[in-house]
Amino acid sequence: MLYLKKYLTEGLVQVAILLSLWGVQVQVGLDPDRPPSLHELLLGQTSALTPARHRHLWDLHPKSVDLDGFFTARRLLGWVRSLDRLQVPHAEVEAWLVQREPGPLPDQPSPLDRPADGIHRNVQARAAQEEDEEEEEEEEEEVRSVSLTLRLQHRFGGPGLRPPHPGFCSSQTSEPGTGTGTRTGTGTAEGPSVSASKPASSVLLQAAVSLQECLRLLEDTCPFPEDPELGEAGDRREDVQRRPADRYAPLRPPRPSETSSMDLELHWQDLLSILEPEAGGRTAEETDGSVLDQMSLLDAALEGGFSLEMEASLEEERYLEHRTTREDRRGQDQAERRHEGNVSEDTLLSLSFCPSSETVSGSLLTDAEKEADSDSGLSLDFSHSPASPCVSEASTSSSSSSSSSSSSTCMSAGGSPFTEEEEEEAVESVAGSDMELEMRMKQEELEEEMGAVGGGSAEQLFTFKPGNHKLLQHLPWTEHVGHDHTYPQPWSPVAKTTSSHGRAAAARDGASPYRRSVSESKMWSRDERRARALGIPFSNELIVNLPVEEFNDLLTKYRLDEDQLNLIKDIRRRGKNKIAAQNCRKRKLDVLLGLEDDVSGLRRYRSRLLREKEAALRNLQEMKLRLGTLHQEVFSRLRDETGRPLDAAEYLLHFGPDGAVAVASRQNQAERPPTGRKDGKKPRDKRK
DNA sequence: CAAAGATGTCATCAT
DNA sequence: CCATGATGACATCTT
Repeated sequence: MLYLKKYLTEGLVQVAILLSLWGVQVQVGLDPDRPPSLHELLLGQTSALTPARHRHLWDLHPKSVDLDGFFTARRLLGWVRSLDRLQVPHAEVEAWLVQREPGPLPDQPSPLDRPADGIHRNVQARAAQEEDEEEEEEEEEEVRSVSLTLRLQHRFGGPGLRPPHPGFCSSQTSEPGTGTGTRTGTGTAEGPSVSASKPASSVLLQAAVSLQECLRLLEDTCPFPEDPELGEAGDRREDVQRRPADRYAPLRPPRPSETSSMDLELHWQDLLSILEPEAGGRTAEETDGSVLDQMSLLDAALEGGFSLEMEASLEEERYLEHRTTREDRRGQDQAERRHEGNVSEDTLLSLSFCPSSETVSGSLLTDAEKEADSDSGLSLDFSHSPASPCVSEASTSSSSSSSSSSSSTCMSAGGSPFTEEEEEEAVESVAGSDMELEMRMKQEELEEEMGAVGGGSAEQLFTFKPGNHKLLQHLPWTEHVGHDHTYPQPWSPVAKTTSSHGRAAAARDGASPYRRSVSESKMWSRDERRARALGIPFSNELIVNLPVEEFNDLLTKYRLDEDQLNLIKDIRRRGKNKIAAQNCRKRKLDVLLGLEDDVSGLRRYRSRLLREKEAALRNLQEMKLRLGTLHQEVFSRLRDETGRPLDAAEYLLHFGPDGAVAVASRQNQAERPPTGRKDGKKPRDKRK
């Protein structure tokens, strides 16, 4: 038996060492039945004994400091070091805070309040608990992903929250499904608690309700065995035994902490700011979806370490993405404006509206984008901008008219409010001369000629058939001409072909009698009048809009003197410049609106960054506070050679790059640079 | 009739 | 060099 016992003991020790090297916590203690504290479960190695520690354990002078003090101090020193960096794992900080908070842990002394724990932990491997420890490891991985939910519950749970207890740290890693599943399990497990303890005066009541709905929904999806004792069971072994049957997420206690609540507050502010503008028009499902998305985002952020950084980068990403999207859209719009005649104004409109209508799907990013920049607003503003009356006309009439009619409507509305007959009357009354008739004859003649030549665009241009306005509207120049005060051209193909729509538009717009009362000669632009005066045989529209080859062909087909040629070129140049000016103004307005949009987006971004900065400062302040407290705790347990406590005002803690921790006096520290090796009044040099 | 906005025109530069 | 587009500045028109 002795022989076997020896081997067994050695084997256990070896297993423990191996596990320690592997990073698995080795739970040791004189009392194997004592349930490990939450602190131990979460902090793991702080209570584990690695071989190196064993050596120090053996090397410790029995008179120097008691073992408990040593271990506790070491743990505390480790925390000091970890607090020095801001990448303190959330779970550990929270665990520490949980332990520190006296309220929720009436029966669980904090690690600082349990000086006698460590000394009783001998090296006693527990091979039987190997599986449990593995599960605990995985469980710690889960802690982060679940912590958000816990914090949410902590926030909304109010007084109904149960105090955290180590017994809650049952491990359950066989959660089916993804992260949603994890939330599902947790939410379900915490469901009764949440529902039983409604927040008394929560400002975020609505969001809390939606969260509860979400949790309830999840609970319905995955029914869990209700266990009211989970909150305070504290019997970890019982939990472990129940685990195989319980295939769902671990039941964990809320771990309230100031850090978590502040983090949550920050994230919740963002969440609300995102949800707020659309809360009215969104369904509960969408809201819940956003909440879930936000939660997943927060989970990811928590896993990333420092959540604020993540948040800021995310926001920046959103903003940049928005800008890219909008610029792409702008570029697309311009490209369409330039190239096609195939896209009607309505199509353009639908393209502009498309992003906003497609992004109602509750995605966080798209929501943020919508909220952050109101990109659709840009399109709307743009479409309703005064510089694009054609588009706005199309948008207002698109519900009742086809795309072709809307496009032609805006043409005619700006072009001429007269009907075909009225136009002819006007022509006759204004010109009233044989010259006009002659010119029209020539126009028709030219039209036939061009048709015979076979020029495609010219054929379309010169065709007076009413149905051909569909072809005309696709010509590039027709897209931009919303107003035409100086080129009414009553006989022009465009005016004729769109006259019927023009009448409708005129009727709808009130068909200002101004035009009729004005002298008819005003209907003619200066160039028109000049052209007529010089007897130019084709319309200004033709002069302006013909491609250069056809235009040159046209000029060669007529005998034109110098003045006529110059005037024709001037007309063409002015006409093109007019269109260019319209496009230019349109673009300018577009840019202006885009810049306004950018400004508002940047303002929002700035305010968010300021909020995050404030939160980070609060965080930092709190960490400093905790560090100070911890510092005091550490020094309260340190003793010099004579057994007297060290004065924190007199000594400093040194953290070497190799993990060594030492105590140095402040005087010596002041005398020599910090990089210097500590010496002099060095009561004790503790190394790991 | 004045003011403001819309639109046209010119000059100039760039492509 | 020419045609054309872009754009600022000014003129003219419209409301």
